[in-house]
Amino acid sequence: MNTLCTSLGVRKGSWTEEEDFLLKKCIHKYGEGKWHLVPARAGLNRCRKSCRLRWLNYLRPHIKRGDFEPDEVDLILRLHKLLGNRWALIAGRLPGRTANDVKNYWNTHFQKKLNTVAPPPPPYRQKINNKCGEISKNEIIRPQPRNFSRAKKNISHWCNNKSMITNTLDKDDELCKEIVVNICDKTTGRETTLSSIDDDGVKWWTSLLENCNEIEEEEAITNYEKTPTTLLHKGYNGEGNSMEQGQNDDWDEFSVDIDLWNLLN
DNA sequence: AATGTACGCAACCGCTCGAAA
DNA sequence: TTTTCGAGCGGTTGCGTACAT
Repeated sequence: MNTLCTSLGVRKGSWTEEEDFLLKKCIHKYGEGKWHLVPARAGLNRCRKSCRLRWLNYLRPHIKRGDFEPDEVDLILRLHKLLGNRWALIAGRLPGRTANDVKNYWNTHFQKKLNTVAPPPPPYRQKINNKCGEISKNEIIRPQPRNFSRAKKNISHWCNNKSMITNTLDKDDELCKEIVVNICDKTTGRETTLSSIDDDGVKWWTSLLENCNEIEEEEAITNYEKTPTTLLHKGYNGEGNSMEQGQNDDWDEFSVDIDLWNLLN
């Protein structure tokens, strides 16, 4: 047993079955979130980060273990090409897989191969200078925090009243294309055109993907808090696959995932 | 059988971001 | 507007195990 402790007396190292049990019990009772309260609530002598990590990477229901399927590997490769080391985002597209799993898999199976070619700097930290240059290993589109600000909490309402009627993909340049989306307000009948490239040269749709995940997770977590056992059986794992389980129909018509898929193909 | 090495996974650390005060 | 704090993320480390010698 690992008995390493910090100066504050917080336990570190491998988790025991008893600790796992206490953490699970706590999450089932109070739901995910408020991690700073979890150690006290669960009666664990662990820091909140440790608790969060243990839950996300190991204890959460429906976490898929074992070898990655060939199609999962393919998706990882494609998404990594597009997003860089954004493991959380990549994992969000792989139901049941955690960011840590994906990262470990990548480091184990691909990192060494890449290093033999050229050691790339952390691509997601680099600014994209050219709007329409070819995307290379070092020119990764970094999703920017462009959320729907105040409207975020009412996003479902927004989605209910607006439908995306077209999205045009430029066939010439795969990754630097401008995506034009016409949004029609069902209530007024007014159409608004959004471009994928804004003033900063940032593709808003990439951050939109993040927003989708956040909202899915927020809603799922809220629901989870209300009826944990029901959702446990329904299969929510908080990893962005809640839609697969038939939840959150508001997003079914939202075609951003399709766009991403198109880009990857 | 014993020892050394490589590999994979779980966990920790430090940083950034965003929300709240 | 600034400061503080919690949450989340990616990089890195360390341990256990499998395999080779």
